[in-house]
Amino acid sequence: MKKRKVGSMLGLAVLSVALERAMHPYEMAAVLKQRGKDADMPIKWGSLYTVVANLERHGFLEAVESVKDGGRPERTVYRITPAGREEFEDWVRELVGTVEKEPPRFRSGLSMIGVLGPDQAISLLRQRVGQLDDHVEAQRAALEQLRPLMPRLFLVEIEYDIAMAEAEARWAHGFLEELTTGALPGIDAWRRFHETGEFPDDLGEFVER
Amino acid sequence: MKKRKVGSMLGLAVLSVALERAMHPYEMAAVLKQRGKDADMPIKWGSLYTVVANLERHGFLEAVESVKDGGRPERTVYRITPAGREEFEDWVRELVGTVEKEPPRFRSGLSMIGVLGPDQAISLLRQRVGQLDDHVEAQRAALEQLRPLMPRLFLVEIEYDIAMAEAEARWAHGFLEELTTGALPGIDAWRRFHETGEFPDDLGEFVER
DNA sequence: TTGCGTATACTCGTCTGCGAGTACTCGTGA
DNA sequence: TCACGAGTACTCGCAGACGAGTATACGCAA
Repeated sequence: MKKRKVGSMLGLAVLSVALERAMHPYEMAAVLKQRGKDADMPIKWGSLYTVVANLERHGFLEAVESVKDGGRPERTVYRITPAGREEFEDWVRELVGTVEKEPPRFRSGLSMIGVLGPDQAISLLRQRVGQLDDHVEAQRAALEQLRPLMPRLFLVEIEYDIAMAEAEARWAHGFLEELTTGALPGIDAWRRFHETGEFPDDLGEFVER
Repeated sequence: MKKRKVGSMLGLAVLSVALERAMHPYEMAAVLKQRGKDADMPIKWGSLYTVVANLERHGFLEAVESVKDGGRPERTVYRITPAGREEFEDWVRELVGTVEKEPPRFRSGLSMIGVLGPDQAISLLRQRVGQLDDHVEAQRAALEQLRPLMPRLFLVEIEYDIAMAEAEARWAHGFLEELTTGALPGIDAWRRFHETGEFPDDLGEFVER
């Protein structure tokens, strides 16, 4: 798997709007924002121009010459090239067809949840479940509102989002259950460890792999 | 939400091993690798030293003076500071307690799946489901193998991982079902659009927000 | 003993991402 | 009419991430 010449998700977003028609960078950002893409990904102005420049450098975009319209600082309009189109499609193919290697940050957090005491873990997990529920509710509302306005195909990502958030909430809820009922074995040792800092030391076995 | 002074996940990993005992950077990498953390996150040697230096700069690590042992290039051993310990715990609290804003890359791919034809979409999704199934199987095997060796608490992240991969596979499978049976409305228009490049244009309505 | 592959332990330079700043312009209300 | 705030369209420079390179030492085989 060779790595992409551009790399940042903003690059993908730029290609996706450039696909429709030629634009200047600021306009791309405006379109993206107006489509609500900035909800997930607040536009980073610094990156925008770097990314566009890089896309041009690699032949994915080309300048259609800059227009000096009114007194505005001169805008350079970019158009997507055939190579850019190919890159875009290939990128989408990769995103859809292969599962990413780096784990979600929450997973990393979980793997270190031991350092917090069980009580703190419980309250944080509750907090997370609350956020997930809110998110699901909001997305569901958005979905209902958008459904009559555009084809299903353009809404699958929201459906996916909802499904995943629900799954995570369910899992977290189950784990929470184990913690609050004390069903998780070793929870006393955990609490003791966290309060005293003493390691139960029946854990010399740090077998690897 | 103020941003972390260090930011990269490698920083978190470094703090987590420094918590156990003082080490020099290369040793940290070795420990991480030996614990299998590098499966998710192949050690980037360039980043390691930058990150350690930054952690030191912000007072999260301190050098315990460098040792010239044998003829080896002199190794600087670092120890975690109280501030570093606090930063680490706070970081874990954040990771566990708040859901991340930036969506998984697959979600971005889904939102642009329209550019691929339905047939390509189907085969890519199948491929993804295959990968997910393999992943689940592998993780499940690892889990069984690890279970007798260490407490449940240190394995929850694997359980989470499995649950999420299963959920995603289930969702993708459902979507695939709709695609292959033609149950998804507008699939003909989609295919036509992809083959001819003609936009069905009963879609002038690009209402926003 | 000499050669060579592998492990150790970094260093360096590049490239990218991004926040913060800049400068100009237009519309609106006082 | 003119001040002001919001929108437009970038520029600049830093700092973080990373790959690739470097240099030494050790084990082991021939």
